[in-house]
Amino acid sequence: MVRWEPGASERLQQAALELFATRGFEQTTAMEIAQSVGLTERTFFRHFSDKREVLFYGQHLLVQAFLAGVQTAPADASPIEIIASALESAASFFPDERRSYSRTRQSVIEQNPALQERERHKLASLATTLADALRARGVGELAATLAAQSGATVFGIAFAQWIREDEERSLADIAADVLRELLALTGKVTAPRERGEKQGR
Amino acid sequence: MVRWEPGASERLQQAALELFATRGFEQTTAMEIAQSVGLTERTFFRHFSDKREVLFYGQHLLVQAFLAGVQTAPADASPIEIIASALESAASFFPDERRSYSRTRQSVIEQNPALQERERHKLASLATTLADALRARGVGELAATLAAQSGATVFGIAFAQWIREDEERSLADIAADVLRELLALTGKVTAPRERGEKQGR
DNA sequence: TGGTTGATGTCTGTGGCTGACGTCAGTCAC
DNA sequence: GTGACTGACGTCAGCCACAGACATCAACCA
Repeated sequence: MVRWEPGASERLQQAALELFATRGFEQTTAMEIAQSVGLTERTFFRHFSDKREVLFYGQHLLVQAFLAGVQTAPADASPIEIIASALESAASFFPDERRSYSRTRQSVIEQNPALQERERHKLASLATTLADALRARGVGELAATLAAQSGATVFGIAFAQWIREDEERSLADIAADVLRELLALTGKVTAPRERGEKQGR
Repeated sequence: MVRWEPGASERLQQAALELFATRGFEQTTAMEIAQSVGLTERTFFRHFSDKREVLFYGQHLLVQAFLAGVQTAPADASPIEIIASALESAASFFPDERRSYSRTRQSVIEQNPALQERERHKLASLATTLADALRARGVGELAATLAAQSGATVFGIAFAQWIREDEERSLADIAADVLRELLALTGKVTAPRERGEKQGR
């Protein structure tokens, strides 16, 4: 006989998503979520720093997938090539079976500004972590930040597309397309005409 | 004789920044801010949707500066050139006189995750607005999103640099440098090796 | 056997935020 | 000029997110 059912975090997370999806995020109190799995509100906040966080449980796994992609890129890869590798690795984190789950989760997030805010924050801190990993590989300060941010942007756009109702391509394919579009967009402009080119290098 | 002192929002904003800077964000209650300018807590929340928002009062002016830059770009400008124009316009929104104020404000934000979250959200919604403006100019769906996001990223990085203690260049100069670096970064890679794909060159 | 640990419950707040309603100067219609 | 109206504010009451302090009790361990 056990004292508590194991996996409190997972149960809370699942119950929260279900309640959010049916009643809405604001209409669901933390106490309701906790009680629905036989726990107290206090315990809910022991597992999640705030009410929104319950929807972002497991985010660190995605970050690790990105980092793994950074590590496995060849040693002579350019920053963009490293990002491409990271994107490919991260995309494998979302197989097609997960698309349905991701859709309901995303519909909850889309209906609440506070949740969108948290999601963007997560994407931004992902970019920060990614930038650190690039610097650890010797990429320059500014280049690392820019490449990491671009990678996060591409991922965000690709993920949003992957979630769409009529979309059937894999996340990896979409991400590759988006990255290609980004390169095409910025590649066209060879030398931007700055005002008089007076910048001290 | 007037019934109330005018400019309630501005007074609240100024008082809030001062209190946040001295006591810290979480250690300052909305009621304290309101009372310090002779108003009630209820009135504070009539002016600002939440406590954090008081630090982002006037953000729409920055958005308008961006949009103005989009409008004034030549009709045949590429997406990136439009973004460059928007960045230039936005940079003029932060003359050097404002740097000191921006620094204290930023130090408050940096010391509180909730405020960073809100700031990222603002930057992200700026990107969304920017993307809409690009689409209105006929830029394609995906290209508009990517270019706008890149523009917001460049602005964010440039602003962070502009704020640094030892930095003396203008925001416009810094932004131009960062944009150039982004183009150099993505421009180098001519044809990313996708799985069996051939990037049109 | 008895002490320690770790996840949980209980109790008790504080503060962000909201709805409903009252107040009162200025404004505009008539 | 009078009365209705508006807009910015105050007052009151309440919900809920979130946190500190302390108790509980199975499991594990010396």
